[in-house]
Amino acid sequence: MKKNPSEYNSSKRNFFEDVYEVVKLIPPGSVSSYGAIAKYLGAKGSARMVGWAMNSAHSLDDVPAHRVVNRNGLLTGKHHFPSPNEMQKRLEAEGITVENDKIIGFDDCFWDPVSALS
DNA sequence: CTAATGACTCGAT
DNA sequence: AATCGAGCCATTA
Repeated sequence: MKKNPSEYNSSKRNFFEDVYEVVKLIPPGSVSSYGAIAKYLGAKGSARMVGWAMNSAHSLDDVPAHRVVNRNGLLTGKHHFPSPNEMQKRLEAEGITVENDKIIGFDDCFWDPVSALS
């Protein structure tokens, strides 16, 4: 029994589903920003909604939420993880350098769904 | 239905 | 450069 937030209700499922799909498409060693995903979804959601979706998504192993950070490269959602250390640890495991909760060379490993999937 | 909140972002001061 | 406010839209109470 999996508590997929998508399974609770059908209304929000569509929105979360889109967010999950984009996050899952983020290639290893790359990261994306909430605004970029929101932009890809278009009018469906704003950057905040993406963060909301991730809040429910962190329960899913299929959704690498650690690859999603704010546009500044800061690990804003690390406190929402089971352990804040785990988010940074996962990023470093993929070859991403993180220091002081910030991604080093964020612009270099930034992945834009609009440019990549467009 | 109204009000408040939230892993965000941008523009103005 | 740092700080503040408003916009964004869905979820919850």
